Amino acid sequence: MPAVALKRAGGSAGNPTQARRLSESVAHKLAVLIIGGKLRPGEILPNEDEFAASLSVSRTAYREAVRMLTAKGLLAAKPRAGTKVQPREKWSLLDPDVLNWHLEVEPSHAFIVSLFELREAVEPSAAALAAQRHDAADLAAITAALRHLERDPEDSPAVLHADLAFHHAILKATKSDAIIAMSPVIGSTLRWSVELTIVALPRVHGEALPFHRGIYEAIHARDAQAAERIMREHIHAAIRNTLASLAAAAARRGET
Amino acid sequence: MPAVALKRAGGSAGNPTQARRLSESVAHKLAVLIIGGKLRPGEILPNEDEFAASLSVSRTAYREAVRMLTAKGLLAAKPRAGTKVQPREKWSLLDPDVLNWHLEVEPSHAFIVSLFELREAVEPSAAALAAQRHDAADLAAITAALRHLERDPEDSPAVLHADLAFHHAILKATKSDAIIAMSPVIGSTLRWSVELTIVALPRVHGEALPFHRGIYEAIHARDAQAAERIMREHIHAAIRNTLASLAAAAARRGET
DNA sequence: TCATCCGAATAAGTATGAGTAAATACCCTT
DNA sequence: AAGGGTATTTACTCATACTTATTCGGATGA
Repeated sequence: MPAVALKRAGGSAGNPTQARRLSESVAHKLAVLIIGGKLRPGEILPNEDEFAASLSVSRTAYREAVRMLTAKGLLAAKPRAGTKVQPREKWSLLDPDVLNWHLEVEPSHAFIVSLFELREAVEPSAAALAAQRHDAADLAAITAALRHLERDPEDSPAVLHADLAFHHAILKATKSDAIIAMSPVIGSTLRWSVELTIVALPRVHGEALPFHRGIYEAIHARDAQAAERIMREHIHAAIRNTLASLAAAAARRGET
Repeated sequence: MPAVALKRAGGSAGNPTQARRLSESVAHKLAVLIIGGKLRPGEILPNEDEFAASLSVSRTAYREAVRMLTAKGLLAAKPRAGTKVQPREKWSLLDPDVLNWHLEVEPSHAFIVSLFELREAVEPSAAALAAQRHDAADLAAITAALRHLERDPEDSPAVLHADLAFHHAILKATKSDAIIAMSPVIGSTLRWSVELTIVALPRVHGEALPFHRGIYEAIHARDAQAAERIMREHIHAAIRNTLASLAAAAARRGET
């Protein structure tokens, strides 16, 4: 019986909110159960036949989903022993999908803070390298993003897009593949916090502009130390705003 | 016809050199082709029936392999359009498997340097946080690793193991999940460079000891700045040694 | 009583074939 | 020449049969 009822929502790298394949939507569904704590580490899933049937999908689709989650460290399967949820330390938290699934599921305070701590480690160094190594194309990308950021601070989707472009362009300017590979992590974190801030504390949303301009100018001047310092201040401010937004959102929920 | 001929080598997170499942060994084989450049970004693979047959495996096993590599950003499949190698920017370079596969395939100089640049961004910050946040258990782990490092500098496998434990313990002491999630990346990089150095320049292998001791003492003293500084120097020295080892290995290959 | 081996049961792994659905190329019509 | 529809190619899903790995448990022997 085909899975007419199973919505194909939630997903993969390319298209965050829509999974084309059935196996992907199953993977998403399982991932949310795991990350949301409905399926705990150490827990053993029902066997393939049962679980696939209970999801109204074929064993094929179910198994492919399990394979994807195994590839991301969320599950491990052994004959006879069954398929088991891995301890959290084994999860690929920095995998774009895994991270986005976390952000879907009311991430804990501590996890958000930790993401910003990682940004605070990586992005200042990246800005310093960008100041040293950027070429004309990098500078053009950074400039364009900055222009969009300054043009219309009210147009939230455009600002978000420009913000993402700004940070990505800086990583790219490092010419360091491993650092550039952090872009999805930084992008997801940024998107989540900007979207939160827009609804929770719209006014603070524009406060980041001076930082962006400062970072741009430091990179342009090839002043690595200044770029590093301002980026650090920027991320510091961002985590403060994000925590404030979380508090505001919680308070709002409390009074309604 | 079952794949009697296909060796099941190469692989997954748990067991680096042996894949239990056929689909995993297929994934490994494809990954090596892609990362090694035999299959280039943009290139379209033969269709499932053909390619599976040419590997002497069933479509089932082949498809599961493709799913795993898709989950890691190496491939993308669309009906009618076929299965295509993704551009390198989409690869999950920080995924443990992807990274290990890179290190199997004569990684480029630039990539190695970039990994160390990432370490140089993350680990000094991590050391600073560790100095501030470590508890008794963290300190015990760090101490134990240091003791093993100092005990028998000649026993290479033990030293490697202790080195990995040392760096992992520091990350763990940050209590910051996203930073801890960098551990596989750092561990793989470290293992690769230590194994290279052992064969290429055995004598420099012990030079890291003073750094390790210095980092330990700074963390113990909860001196975040010192921990950060010494860690940075440590990684600096490590990349210098690694590049020297690469040069030595190349020279040796040249004269034989 | 304990240890060891062997067999049975269970779960994942692999293979095959049939049929579905989506995307593209091509041809036909206007 | 442009538009739309149809055929084809490809991945996707399903169902089923069979294989292999692992573990549990009981029989056997010391």
